[in-house]
Amino acid sequence: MAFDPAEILTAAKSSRRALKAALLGWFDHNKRDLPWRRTKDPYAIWISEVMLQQTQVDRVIPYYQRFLETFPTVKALAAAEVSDVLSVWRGLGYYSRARNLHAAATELSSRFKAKLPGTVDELKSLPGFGRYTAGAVASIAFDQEAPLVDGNVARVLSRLFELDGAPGDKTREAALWSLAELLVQGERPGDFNQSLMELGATVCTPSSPTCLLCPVQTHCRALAAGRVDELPPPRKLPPRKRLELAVALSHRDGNVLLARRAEKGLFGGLWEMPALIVEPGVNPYAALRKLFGKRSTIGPEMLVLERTLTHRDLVLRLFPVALPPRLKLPPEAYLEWKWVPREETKALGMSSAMESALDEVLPLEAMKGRRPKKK
DNA sequence: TAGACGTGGAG
DNA sequence: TCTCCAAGTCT
Repeated sequence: MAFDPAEILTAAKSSRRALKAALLGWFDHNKRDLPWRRTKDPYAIWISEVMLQQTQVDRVIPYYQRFLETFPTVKALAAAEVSDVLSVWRGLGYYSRARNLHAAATELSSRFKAKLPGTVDELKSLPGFGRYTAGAVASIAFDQEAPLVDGNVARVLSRLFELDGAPGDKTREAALWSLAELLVQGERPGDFNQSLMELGATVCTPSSPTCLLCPVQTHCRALAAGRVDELPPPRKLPPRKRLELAVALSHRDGNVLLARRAEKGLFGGLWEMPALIVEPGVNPYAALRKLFGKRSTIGPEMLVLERTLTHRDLVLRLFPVALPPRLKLPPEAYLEWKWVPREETKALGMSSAMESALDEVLPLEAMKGRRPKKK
């Protein structure tokens, strides 16, 4: 083993007081003024914590404000359709977060009188609440001495205590949570947790940390050992897989044919131009013909759009498709089908990739002056 | 348990 | 261009 958890825990116990005082003092004077730090409303704090998962602060802020305006309470969120929640979430990514938010709001209404419960165990029983989010809401909104470990905390603690091991290493994870648990005990647990995250986000950054400005530099074992740059080691990501889709652009009278994806999996619950996976070696024409039937007319490929996701290389190949009148759209392929006026597509939950494709082949500008006819 | 699950910005 | 993300959760 590259490190001794028991020894680290003992060391943490002896320096706990000074470490916490330094971090809290630093936090009080250096914390960023963020919208979710201006409220004690557990609901608002919950929303912010979910949005911030794997997402940068700058991107979250406008979404956070719009979300709370649209769904100001648990009740309002529970009363909404999940498609409306996805519409507000549009472009933020990891859409299961939005679906779980809605599902949890429903459960909160039935099980907890539409209020967030104040304990980690109760919170963890709700969809979308893992160990981190439960700890965050319990400590920040309810002043519970609940630990939390996110990417920031893991990095800060790894350096402070010279904790070896790669992200995902079980021994390392256990040691991190033990440390967090030990350190959070005492006054202002929410602020303390936030101080660790804030330090990681602004000072103890992954690359080029500003150790000279660090309030706990004298406690930092990695700094003393000259190992700040090598802790924690970068995690290795699996290679991306290629996902190629044949996408049908079908429009008439200013309306675009859209369909809503099944709730699970990639882009779950989102609207899109009807699309099919093109397996290697398969002719996209044949795939689209199979979906829409022999009487449809498929034109030449009009656009190839590539997007890189964390785990996939996404390729969208667009084809114009003319459908015969009164064609029955295959109900098994999607949750629902709809002809949507072009200028109303922005109000639907849609992935950024699909939105880009739609903008390319059917710019809003070109639709000006056309009167959409409702069918 | 490792892989699925988005996005646009930073270096 | 290209890599690597950023306050994780679910299966």
